[in-house]
Amino acid sequence: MNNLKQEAKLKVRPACESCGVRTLCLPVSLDGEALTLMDDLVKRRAPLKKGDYLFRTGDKFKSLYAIQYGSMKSYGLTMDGKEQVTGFHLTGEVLGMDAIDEDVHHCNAVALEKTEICELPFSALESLQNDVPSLQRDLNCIMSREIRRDHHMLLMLGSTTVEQRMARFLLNLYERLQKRGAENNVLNLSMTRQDIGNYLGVAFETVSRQLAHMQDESILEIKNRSIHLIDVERLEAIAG
Amino acid sequence: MNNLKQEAKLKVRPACESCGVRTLCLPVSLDGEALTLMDDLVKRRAPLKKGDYLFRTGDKFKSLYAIQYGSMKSYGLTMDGKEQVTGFHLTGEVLGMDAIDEDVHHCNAVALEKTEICELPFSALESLQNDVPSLQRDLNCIMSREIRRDHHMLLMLGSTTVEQRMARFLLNLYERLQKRGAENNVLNLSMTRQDIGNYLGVAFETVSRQLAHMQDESILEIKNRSIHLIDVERLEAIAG
DNA sequence: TGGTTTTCTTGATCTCGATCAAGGAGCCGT
DNA sequence: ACGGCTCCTTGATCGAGATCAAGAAAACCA
Repeated sequence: MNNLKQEAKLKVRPACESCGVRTLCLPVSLDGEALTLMDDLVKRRAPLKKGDYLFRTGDKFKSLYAIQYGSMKSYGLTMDGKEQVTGFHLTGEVLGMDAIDEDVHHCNAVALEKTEICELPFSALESLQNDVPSLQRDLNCIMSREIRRDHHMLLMLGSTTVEQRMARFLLNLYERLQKRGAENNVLNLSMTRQDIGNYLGVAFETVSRQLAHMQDESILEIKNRSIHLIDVERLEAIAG
Repeated sequence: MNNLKQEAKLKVRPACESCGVRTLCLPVSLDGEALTLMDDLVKRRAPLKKGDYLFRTGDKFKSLYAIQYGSMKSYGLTMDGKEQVTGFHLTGEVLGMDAIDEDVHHCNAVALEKTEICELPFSALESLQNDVPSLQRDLNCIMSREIRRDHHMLLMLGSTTVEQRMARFLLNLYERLQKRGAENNVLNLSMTRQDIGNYLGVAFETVSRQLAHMQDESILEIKNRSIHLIDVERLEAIAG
């Protein structure tokens, strides 16, 4: 049974995103016939276990990957050989777009937990683009969004205080989860403090201390990797 | 007289870029007929003076913009209202891709000096994509490259020491200028120390001191906004 | 051209967060 | 359930870089 179609039936959210796209495995605006074409295109995969790599720097680019369930981190190596986290990716987001023009991946993508992936062979995607002009627009949109995500990240790193970065990081996760229909205020972090610190450009001890401080202030409640956001408004105030 | 065709004749550089594209005003892989179509598409504009805005946050998205000559900076506002520079853009680079999916620009783009711009109305670009499949690929490539540029930036900001960031910033400019066929080792910075500091996430005084220190070490020579790179290898060593 | 403004440099001080260190808690496979 | 991991917390110290300040040098403009 093809679960792409199932998802399409279950999750049609008209105009919920810009571009008027629906949120499927890959957010595309297709109907009947085109959807069938997409079905043939998408490759199912065995789910990734925690620590499994989806691709590595230098791997030949073949496909884009949409996360159906789970989460991943992507990272590169700084010029002096240290790991630098460039992003965390949640359910519904698309990876691999940095590789399109040089046919080679420029970062590593690793699963942070059990993660199901939807593989979209790019050559097939490209030829389908010719038959389905709206798909071309969708792809442009997805890439545009990725560019904006990165710019947003750059803005975040620009802020001076660690407290702000931390607040923004938490709020960003919160918003992304809410978009996916999360019901409560609990963030289940799949990444380590180490990863968060690396991502935000601070020491992991500082992440720990910052969270502890926010707990003291009753802004949130820490239970290991679960962060319960108690006072979102305060968090927003800190963020700016 | 149409100077796009002139440029095409003068500057054909086969396979000089990935994607097998040529570097025109916009790097596209077109021949005869398609090129004529492009000619009709491109809008000429009066050159921007220093300080002129190409677009601002919130402006309706209409076109992509390729820089024919000059330089620009793009910046957003952090959540607490301060300016955050997200990029410097040199001759041959393309701006505006962050706006494609929401039809609205998400950053400000301002000229750092007298700058000539080549405007590419996006709707026309999109319909031309249907007739010229290679254009579609090119556009994907340009956006992919922009994504990678941002990731690279994130990697750079990840490095701890200011010295490294400074070295990488200078080398990055150097490489981009060399690609455009620069002959010597002189960087003519069109941006202020303030902008550089903002971009690199450090105080502008620190930029000043860092440059002074590199001059003491005979790595470079400062003459106002002109930086003569004396010892590129040392710079690379510092960068990592 | 001279005067005003912006930008750059350099110095002195202070603070935030890195780093080092050590103990505790959770998680894994066997 | 146990030992051996990795991951997280918390404390103490230290230094890189922010900030404040003030003067010099360019750039701009009428």
